[in-house]
Amino acid sequence: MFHVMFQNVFKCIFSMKRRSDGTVVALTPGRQRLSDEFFNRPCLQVAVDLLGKTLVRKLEDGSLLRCKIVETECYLGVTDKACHTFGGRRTEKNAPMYMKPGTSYVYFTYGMYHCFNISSQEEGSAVLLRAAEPLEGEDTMQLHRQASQRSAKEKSYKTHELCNGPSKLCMALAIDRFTCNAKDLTLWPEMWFEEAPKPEESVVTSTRVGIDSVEKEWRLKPLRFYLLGNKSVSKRDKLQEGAITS
DNA sequence: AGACTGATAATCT
DNA sequence: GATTATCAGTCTG
Repeated sequence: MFHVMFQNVFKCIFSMKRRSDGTVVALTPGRQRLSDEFFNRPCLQVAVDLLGKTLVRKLEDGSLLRCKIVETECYLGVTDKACHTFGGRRTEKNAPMYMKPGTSYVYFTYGMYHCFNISSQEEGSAVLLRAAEPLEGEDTMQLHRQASQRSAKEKSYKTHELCNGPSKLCMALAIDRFTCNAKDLTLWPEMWFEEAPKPEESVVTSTRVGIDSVEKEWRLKPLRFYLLGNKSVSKRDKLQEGAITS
């Protein structure tokens, strides 16, 4: 009785997490890590509810990068024609999309870039993280972005330019398929999501980006979500924003 | 602000 | 051999 009470208080204050092997992972004090219950829900709910939450990345030197998620997209799984798992397709690359809700799916695209997703409840489904607002470790994010530049001149980015796109977010947070793919983000010590106050901004619903070759029915589905007015959003939809009243 | 284009290589067919 | 859930630069108005 008292043991359980103590354990719960302790867990709340220090956000302790017990792994399957019995060891305990200590996180930043006072912040609640998003767990299985959060990710084991329909893709749509996970995508919308991730807006405003904090993404935390722990680097090799122990330092933390933090950002507020401001834009997400749903990939609904085997029924979704724009999804890598459409029709039940299974390859070595898309395997993490079939794994436990809360598993990272980081893949390489356009010969240069990465995209970062997290699996959700439906078979083969995942939420693509498209944009975030830097909260902590901005200088390091700047260095990461500059290190990924191919032009000779060193350009510096404004705060809202550091993570305003799916591959920019990966560069800024040092997320790649070699180090971050197929990880259980409810337990992995090097990256996780944290609870945060409900965002001030309204949620805008729009169409997904970069899926031009998909047939219209699926290309035009309202499966992208972002926070109205936030400077770190990658692509705004004036038409949809005009329909928002609050 | 929006349209267009080149870069670049893993992955799949 | 074709495709790609992108980015950064350039051009146009």
